[in-house]
Amino acid sequence: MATIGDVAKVAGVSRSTASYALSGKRAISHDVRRRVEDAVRQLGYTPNAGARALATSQTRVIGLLAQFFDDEFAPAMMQYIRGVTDTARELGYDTLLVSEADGPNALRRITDSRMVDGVVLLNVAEQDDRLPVLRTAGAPGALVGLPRDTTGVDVFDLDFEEAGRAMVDHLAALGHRELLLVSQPDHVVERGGAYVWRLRDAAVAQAALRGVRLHTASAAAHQPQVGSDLRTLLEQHPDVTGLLLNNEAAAAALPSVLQTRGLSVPADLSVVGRFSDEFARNFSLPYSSVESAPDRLGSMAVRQLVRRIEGGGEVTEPHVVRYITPEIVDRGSTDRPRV
Amino acid sequence: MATIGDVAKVAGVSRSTASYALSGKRAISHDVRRRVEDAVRQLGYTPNAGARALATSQTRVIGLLAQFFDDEFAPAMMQYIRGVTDTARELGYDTLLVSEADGPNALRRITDSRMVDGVVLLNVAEQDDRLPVLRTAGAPGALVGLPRDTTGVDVFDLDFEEAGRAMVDHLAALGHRELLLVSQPDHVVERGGAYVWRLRDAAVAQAALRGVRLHTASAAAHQPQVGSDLRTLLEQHPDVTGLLLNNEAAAAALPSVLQTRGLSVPADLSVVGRFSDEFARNFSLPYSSVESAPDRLGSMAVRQLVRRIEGGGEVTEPHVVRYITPEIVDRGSTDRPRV
DNA sequence: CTGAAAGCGCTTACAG
DNA sequence: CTGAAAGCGCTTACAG
Repeated sequence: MATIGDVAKVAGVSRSTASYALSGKRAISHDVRRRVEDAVRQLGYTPNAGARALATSQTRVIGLLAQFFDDEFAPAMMQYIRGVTDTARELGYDTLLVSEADGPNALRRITDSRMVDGVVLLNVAEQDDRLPVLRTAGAPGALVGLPRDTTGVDVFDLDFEEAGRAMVDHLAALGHRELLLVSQPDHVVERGGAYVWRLRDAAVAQAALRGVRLHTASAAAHQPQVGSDLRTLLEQHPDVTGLLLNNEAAAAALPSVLQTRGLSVPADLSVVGRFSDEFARNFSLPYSSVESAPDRLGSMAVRQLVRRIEGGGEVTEPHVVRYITPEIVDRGSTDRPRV
Repeated sequence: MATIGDVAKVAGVSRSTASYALSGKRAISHDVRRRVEDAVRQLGYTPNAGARALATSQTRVIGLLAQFFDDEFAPAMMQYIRGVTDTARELGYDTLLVSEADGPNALRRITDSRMVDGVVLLNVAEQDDRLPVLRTAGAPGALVGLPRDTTGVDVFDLDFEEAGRAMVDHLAALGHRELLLVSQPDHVVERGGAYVWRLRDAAVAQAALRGVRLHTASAAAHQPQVGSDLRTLLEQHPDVTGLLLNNEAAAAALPSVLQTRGLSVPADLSVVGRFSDEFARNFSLPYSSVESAPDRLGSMAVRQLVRRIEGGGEVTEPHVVRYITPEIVDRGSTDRPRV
């Protein structure tokens, strides 16, 4: 592999001049610049990333901390990841993907060893073990998901409260008076999945305000359990005319459950979910939904992270907590309740 | 951040001794080793990855080249990625995930700049643009997917020929005499997705051998087109009693299609797919299938890659082309044909 | 068993 | 506008 020394030799200049000619960090005569560029082309020179990182203390790599829980729905993760990698590349960064079970340890490893300039944390819990590590790491961090303590980090998340209200309002406006909200399994909440109760509590309050009954329940995150949970819930609540789903696995399982019960949407039951449009297309889900916008959230997190990285790390702008406003994508699964 | 110099100072030894004490590459007195280890703990020392890479020419990072095509089904990708990252970590490597559209360029960038010790290529096409780049890159590479020319790389793939035969045999043994195979869209083939015709041609040959009629067709990879494709195909082939699916989107869309046509499985139609068990669970797919084992393929590719990386790069073992034997997972979606 | 020194390939003050 | 030199933080022959 050619080094900058080889480039300098071929161009007939010093190594520093070759370096400056390529970085543009000081004035270079037109002639020298040309000779250096020709040499680069001729030798197929690419700077050694490790050497550059050592000299500049910048890796141009961001760390992406994903995590996979047994009780959460894996396919949705891919879209967050693409939002991050695509935007990172657009801004000139590569992405180190870390998905090991011990998140805090992984985070410490990649920051302490200076493999990355900053990190994006996915799937952040209310009390996330990774946050204490991140705060002492020195590297800037952007989160997708809202922790209780947001000091020192930039946070991006769907406005789940508003999502809950929007779902209730949508069905209430159509005349529904008895609704059922199916959430993630309880252990997701126990583990700190705040979005579950953020959506639920707001939905409950809004239902009270609108004078509609809202039952709340949870269902598993996997087949076959989620299917039988749904069947049981529908049996327990025969008077419900509108179903709210804050559980992607339940949304994926619902079509076959309704089929076996001979229920059709929206004639017998109105349904609104909370998932992404891509998810809906992949799984052929014919349900209107609050768009969860995973790619946008991943992208926003990276943009902010890169601003911080390139802002110098010193006293810069205050940290942000930014919510995406939920929008309902209409797929024709809601109508007035049957009488 | 503490450096090895700080560690040496605190331990009262030279930097080289500190380094050797940590690497274990030469004999160290018990006393010195203890002092060095204490100093490491006290300072929270972690080696700087860039400096180490520069000194050793080893990054302990592997590059993972994923690609997302509009006409392929994204959710399946996640499992390959997890197979790679989990196994890499197990072997002491981190993973640089690259998913930009221009694969050859991305590959050149991360290998020329020495960001990675080797690469795993996902979704390899018959004539893959990334392979010429890989062959000149000097870094070892392991592929998931079978290209026409396998020189210089290690290759892992499902045995799609055997998968096609197994699907036909399974239904033929139950007495089916008229089958329909639904494959990926034609542009997947045109782009070099050899697995489409590898499975199809083997299925056709096996059907001839067994004396059963096998119709072949393709369907889109996305909703809503794939749904209407399936409806059209079922109308065109009313006498078909067994359906083979080499198209994950079609498998995901099939339940609602059958529902609207009032067909039940396996009473009216036997169905066998080709997808992973995790995929089946996530999408609630009640169809028997040839297991595509993405996590195992990703894992095998990484293991072989790491052997090459650590084997020294010189004349070592010959390259391998290894196929996973397809196994049918029974989900009760096949039975004798109705008469 | 340990240390002083060179070198990996860059960048960037310092000097002219 | 250009060059010689120092330094980033490691590892590893070389010497004792």
